[in-house]
Amino acid sequence: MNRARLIFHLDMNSFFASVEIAHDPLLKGKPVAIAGNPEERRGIIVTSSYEARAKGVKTTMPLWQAKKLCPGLIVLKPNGDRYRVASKALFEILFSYTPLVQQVSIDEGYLDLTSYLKEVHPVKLAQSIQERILAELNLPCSIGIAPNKFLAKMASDMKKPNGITILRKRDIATMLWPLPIDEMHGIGKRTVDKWKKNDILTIGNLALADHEMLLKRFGDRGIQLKERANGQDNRPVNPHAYSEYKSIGHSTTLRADTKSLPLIRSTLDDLAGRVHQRLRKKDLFTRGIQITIRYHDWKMVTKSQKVYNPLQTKEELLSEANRIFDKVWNGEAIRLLGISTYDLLEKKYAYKQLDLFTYKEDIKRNELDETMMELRERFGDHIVRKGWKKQEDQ
DNA sequence: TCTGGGGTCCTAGGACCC
DNA sequence: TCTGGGGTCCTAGGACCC
Repeated sequence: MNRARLIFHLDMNSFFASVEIAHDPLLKGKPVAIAGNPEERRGIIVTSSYEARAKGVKTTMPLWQAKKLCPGLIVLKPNGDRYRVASKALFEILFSYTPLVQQVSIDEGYLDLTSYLKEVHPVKLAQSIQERILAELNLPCSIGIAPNKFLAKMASDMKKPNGITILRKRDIATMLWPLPIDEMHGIGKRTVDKWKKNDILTIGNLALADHEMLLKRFGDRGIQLKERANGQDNRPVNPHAYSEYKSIGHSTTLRADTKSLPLIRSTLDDLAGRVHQRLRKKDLFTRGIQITIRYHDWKMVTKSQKVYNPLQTKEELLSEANRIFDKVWNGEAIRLLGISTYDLLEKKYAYKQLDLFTYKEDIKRNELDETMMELRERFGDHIVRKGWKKQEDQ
């Protein structure tokens, strides 16, 4: 039997812009946008203040377009460190209410406050959290209050900035169902048309849609979204989810499309360095690596590969990256390069594996790597895997 | 003057194993 | 001879979110 829960979703309002305004009060009330350097082809709007939004400035809009819409726009470069500091302070405040805080991004999180249910009115609690964040950090936020994560998320979106919205099960038909289908969390612009073609124009249409039709046209995901639209969502608030990385990577758009191998190599070198630094900081090794190439025409290809010896040094990372890159590049001009790692392993476990490996084989790891690489080239992955299993069994 | 960078999750097909 | 079906692992691509 499921007990009623009290879930908050807290969303900072135009977070980066708000942090900048908190740092420089002269910006208050002005159209402010955070954007990269257009010379480096990073000139898109990351976020903007409500004054800028009122003029039509939107996230991901090219900077030149934003300036045209809003000639007085004050444009600031992103200051990652500053945002991380503010984020840390924010979550410290949230954790002072409950250990059940799940961070989902730098400026957004869920709280399970079920234990407060009998003691204090949820809206009063939300007000006190909101006021504290404003008083201590000078930052605005919106809070959604609901019996589960999905409804809380939808609720926090309903009033911005500085909103508090309560969305109970009995409010679903009046508050949630009239919303257009594209406002449904989980439905993006790539599939909106497909939903509309199936006569699902609102969240209410989805909630009442035919089960068989959904399953046939949208698969399990369609069924899951229907359940959500009916206010059903039993996902727990997981405080550990955010720190458990499934992948760590970096990518960069080049200043200009390029076919220059030296430039490509040095970019990969740089990316491998940055990825390695983050892995090292978290004491992680990796057993999977992926290369991303976006070509001049925006076409994107990825190639990934598992390695049987966890990678630990930058050099190992880089040589794998180069090897995979050489296999996948078609020679056309490249716009973006990325290196990502996955299947991450905590150092202490990685050492165990390595010990086993070197002990059994008594060869230097590099030599082994080369042997494995050669075998893989000649016979494919499965042969190498077989060989590796055999050695383990002995 | 088009269109960043950090992620998660899902699907589908092939290889392989039992 | 002729060829099932369930399950896992791996890879590529794509949708989605902030």
